[in-house]
Amino acid sequence: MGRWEPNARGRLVQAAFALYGERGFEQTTVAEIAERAGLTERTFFRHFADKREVLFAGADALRELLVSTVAKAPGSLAPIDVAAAGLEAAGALIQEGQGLAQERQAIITASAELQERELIKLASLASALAEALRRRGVRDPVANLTAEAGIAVFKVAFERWVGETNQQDLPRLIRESLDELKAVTAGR
Amino acid sequence: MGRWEPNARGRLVQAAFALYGERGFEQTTVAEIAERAGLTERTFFRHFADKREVLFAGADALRELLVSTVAKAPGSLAPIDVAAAGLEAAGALIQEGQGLAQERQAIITASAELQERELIKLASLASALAEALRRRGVRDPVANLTAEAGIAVFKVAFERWVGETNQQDLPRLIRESLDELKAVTAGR
DNA sequence: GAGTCGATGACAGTCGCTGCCATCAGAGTA
DNA sequence: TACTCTGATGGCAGCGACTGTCATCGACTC
Repeated sequence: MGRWEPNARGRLVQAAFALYGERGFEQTTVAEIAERAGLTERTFFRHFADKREVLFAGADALRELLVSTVAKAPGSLAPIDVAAAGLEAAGALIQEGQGLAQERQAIITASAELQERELIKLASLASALAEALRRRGVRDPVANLTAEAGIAVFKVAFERWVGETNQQDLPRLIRESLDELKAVTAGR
Repeated sequence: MGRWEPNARGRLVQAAFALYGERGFEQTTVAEIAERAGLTERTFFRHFADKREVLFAGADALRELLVSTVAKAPGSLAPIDVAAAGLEAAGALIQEGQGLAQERQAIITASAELQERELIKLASLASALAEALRRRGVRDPVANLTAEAGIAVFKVAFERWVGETNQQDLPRLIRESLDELKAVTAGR
């Protein structure tokens, strides 16, 4: 395999998914990923900051979609419903990547180290969501609380969604979970 | 310094706090911590699973208090208020360790790696809280949602509390944040 | 005093990750 | 065609986190 094969980054992602899936994240070395992709370890670290990041390449797109959806939401909506609209859009995007989300989540669930990375990505989503709400004029601490509560709803809904055999609609699960949160915070 | 000096673990914690505070987490090596504590690197890893864990030694006590408080709460309370009672107790415990929480948080805030660890500790708190609620007969997904929302409230309140110069009462901040969440989820 | 046990030291080794410099493919330029 | 320039990659040395293994030492028991 020559030096100039196209899509080095994509090959690395594919190799990493395959190896992490086969023998687990901890049992896979970066050198092995690079070898399967026909590259060297050094090149892996030029494309990804660390061994985990290769699994979270799509996080930026998710955040951008969330933020832009919040920005475009009707001005009449309450903050929590604006957040919900953004999260439903994000959920729809995840749902498009058929099967990938499930495979990814199985890998992550098997590794505490990867769960840490996922949690900080979710926290980053929360802070982007809070910032987007502030740009709509929502003040703190309401913006922060709304964002955190929104992400909590998202987490619960996503967890349910990946756990299902015959997949339901993720955006709908998000909406339903939000309704349940509303009931819960109303004291049942 | 001989081999059998008492409280090796405590000396390691103290040395780590000092060095992390002085020059930052990433700029401190485990060998330096061990040396300051009069021990070797190998011994550090016998007391703590990794370089970060030394900052989270108290997490277990916090979880136990949270769980036991939830278990003891009056049966008449709604799930969200049971959760709040547990979190307020945890907040009170944090408040007791005067000053330590602030120093700790300053160190954590300066390091992405440490933030990841803190988030997974909070997630562990959330799952313990959900489990404690289930033991009271609360069903899923209500138990999960309540726990996640509770932790979200805790995060927001704690963040406010550490940021303040003249400290307010943390349990009260938690209660206030929960009231704000209730307003937010009611659509303002 | 001999034996036992738990905590520590010493050392080698793996792996994640970085800095540095050489190398090579392709595109432009004359 | 020959030259240069640029960006992506390879190769290598090195640091630091973490682990496995065995030796050592202190305290305690009998």
